Amino acid sequence: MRSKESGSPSRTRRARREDLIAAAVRVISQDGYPAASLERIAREAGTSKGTALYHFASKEELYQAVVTTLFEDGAAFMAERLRAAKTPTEKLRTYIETNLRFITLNPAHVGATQRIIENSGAVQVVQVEDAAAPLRRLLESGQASGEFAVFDAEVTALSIRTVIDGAAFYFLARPELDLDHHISEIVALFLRSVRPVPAAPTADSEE
Amino acid sequence: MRSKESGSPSRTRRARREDLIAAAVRVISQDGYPAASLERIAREAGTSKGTALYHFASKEELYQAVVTTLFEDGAAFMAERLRAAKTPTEKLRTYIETNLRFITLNPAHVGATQRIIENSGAVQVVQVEDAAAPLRRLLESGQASGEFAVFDAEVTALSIRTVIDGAAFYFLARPELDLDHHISEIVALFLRSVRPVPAAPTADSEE
Amino acid sequence: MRSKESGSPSRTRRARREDLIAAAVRVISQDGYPAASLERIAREAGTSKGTALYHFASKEELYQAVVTTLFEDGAAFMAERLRAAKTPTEKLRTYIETNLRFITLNPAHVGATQRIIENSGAVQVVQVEDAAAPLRRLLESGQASGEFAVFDAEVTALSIRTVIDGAAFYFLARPELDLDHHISEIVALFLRSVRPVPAAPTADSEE
Amino acid sequence: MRSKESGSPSRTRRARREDLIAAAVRVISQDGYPAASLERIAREAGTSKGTALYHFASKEELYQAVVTTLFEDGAAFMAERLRAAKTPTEKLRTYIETNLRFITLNPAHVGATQRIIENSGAVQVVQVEDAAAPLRRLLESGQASGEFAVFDAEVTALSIRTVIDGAAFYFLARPELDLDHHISEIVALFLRSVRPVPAAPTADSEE
DNA sequence: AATGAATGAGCTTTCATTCAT
DNA sequence: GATGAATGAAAGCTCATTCAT
Repeated sequence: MRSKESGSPSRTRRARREDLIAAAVRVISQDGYPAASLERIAREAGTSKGTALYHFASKEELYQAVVTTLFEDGAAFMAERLRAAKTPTEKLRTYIETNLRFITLNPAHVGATQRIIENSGAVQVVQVEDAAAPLRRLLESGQASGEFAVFDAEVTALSIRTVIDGAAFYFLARPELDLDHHISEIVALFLRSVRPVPAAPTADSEE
Repeated sequence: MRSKESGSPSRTRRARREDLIAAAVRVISQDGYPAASLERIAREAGTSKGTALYHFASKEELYQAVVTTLFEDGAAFMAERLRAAKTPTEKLRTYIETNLRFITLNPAHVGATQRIIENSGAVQVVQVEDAAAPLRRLLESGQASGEFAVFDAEVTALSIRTVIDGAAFYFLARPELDLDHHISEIVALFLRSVRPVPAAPTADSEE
Repeated sequence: MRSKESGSPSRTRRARREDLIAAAVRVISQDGYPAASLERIAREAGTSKGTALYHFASKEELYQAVVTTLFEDGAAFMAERLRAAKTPTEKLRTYIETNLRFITLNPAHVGATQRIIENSGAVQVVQVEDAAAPLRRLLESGQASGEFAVFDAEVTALSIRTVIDGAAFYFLARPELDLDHHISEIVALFLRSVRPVPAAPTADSEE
Repeated sequence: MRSKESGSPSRTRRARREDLIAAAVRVISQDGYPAASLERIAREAGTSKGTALYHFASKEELYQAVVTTLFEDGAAFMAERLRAAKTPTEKLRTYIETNLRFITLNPAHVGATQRIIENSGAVQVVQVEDAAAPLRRLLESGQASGEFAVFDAEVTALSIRTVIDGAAFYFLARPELDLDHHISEIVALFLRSVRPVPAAPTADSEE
């Protein structure tokens, strides 16, 4: 399919780097983080250890590229979709749905990135605290408008992010899952949980 | 002879093993999984690499013991507390609360165990699928009795477990958190989410 | 000849370290500094790379030990001999003679140490400046007492040290040299050069 | 086309080679011999590794050129100056002075050449033995004419060369030195040392 | 029961060199 | 004439494991 031979020396710099990033993702995903040696990754990319280190100054830098690439892809994917939503409820639905959708499209890349962040002290990442902050503000704006119930927006934001981030694991480990169904159920779960308390409908009673 | 000294050779078999397990947890928690060499763990336990391998046939076996110990401690902690709860709602509240409570008491051990399971291909563990199964049945029984709304019990069970398992990370990384508050908020979040839909609040009554 | 087998595991820590230091000296001396890989040195010592790194935390540390060992041996060798000399002239003769004598006894060790100091940025050494300082003071005391001529003691000290340090090279490269003769000639050369100018003795003639 | 730009491809063959030689000298002098990779040298010369190997068939050949260039420059520098001296004493003074003068003018080049000769087995050089031979003959001619004392001309020649060759080190390492003074002191030192013995200054005679 | 010593496999990284363009 | 890309050899180092004592 490729226009030239697989390991052709005419591959552009960009293409080789992408090959290596994809290979790193594949190896981490299939063989596990500890088995992901540079040798193994390079072979998976159809090249040699020396070439890998020609394109990335170190293994760390390759891993950094794996992480950065995912974050950039994710940001681009999210950006356009989030603009459409107007109300807090719609925004929350879109936020959860889009995040999970992106994960279903790149489960291995997401999983590999999580392993890299956990294990590699040197790789720079947006902190989880920061990752949850926009979501917390979204929840707070919904509470301010009365669309959402009263709850600790910080804890809820962290919980939602945890479920989103944890999803990659299931999506990879259990290929039999109906992902669309899974996504809509998680969305529904959290929408129910932020609903205002059904409050005393009429005048008098209430349990 | 030197029964009082810290690194005494007369420590019982049991005590040495526990020292090593605790040391492994500490090293993984503080220095990260990749830095947890047998040498480093043994030194942390006040003994030598040779001694560590005298008590555990391999590093794998030590890690297996870290995992098994946590699971046994967790099961014991949970068992007595879960018996008290009667209704599905009470059971769910207790399940979440007790799990999180246990994690607040052993965040490093929980975190280390997660790293081990993620990275060590050989360590045997109860699968996450299985871990969520009792919870799924609890949710289904609540749906059957009408206490819970209609939702996919499997997806909900997985989400709850994900939030519980993810909590160790926050409890370790953010010591400023008010853990009691955090726990009660997570409990409340999921109790809201399983509540039956408040049905059209038209004219008359409604429970 | 050795009481046990060559690579016997019962060798004491001290003995192994000395073997490795000696092997490093031999390899650097025979094959040159760039060829002195840890692998090569370890094989020369009759052991493995792993064992070498068990006894020395790094190659740098092994080299540091090569240097330190030589300095300690040299200091011990010098100390006792230097005490006997009383006058500046005797002290200077003894200084040069003893230094060169030590070098004839350890030419490979001296040469290896020079290569290490030149090439390894990290190895700590007494600076050459410092090495020449005692010699400079010796010369100055001789000038003060009138035994030595007037000259720049610093430059002379540096020159003497340079000749001494450079001698290891000849002693190694040219085994045909008569070392005793060589030493006494160098001593004579510098004794002549510090002699007071024969100055117009009496009234009449001269220059 | 881009004949003015620094890294211009239209630089003449000769100029590029000189750039690379100068860059090699600079890198060895500043970063040390072990750090002098072809990559590092090429970058210092404002070009690429590939280009460096286009101009020199191998790294060895580049180093050979560093050495040869220095020897040629040195020989040219020396030749004209040495012709003026007539007597052995004048010749010796000029020899030492001119050699040291040349070193003060090219300390980095001299130092780099010494490192290369020491470390590179393959680089061809005039042997030190040979380097000292003309000097030995000079001393012998002075002895024959009675201008110099009786001493081993070989040992003295080696000592003088050692001091000369060692000077590059000081000139590089201690920029605060007064080089003119240093040179004249070394000249004086050796002139004193070759002086005929002032013979017992008893009563009567004297030379 | 404990441990120091030894080892080999495997890791990341550096580097001189080759080659197509 | 110049260079980016590729590569394999070799380096220093880490580490789990074996073993004699």
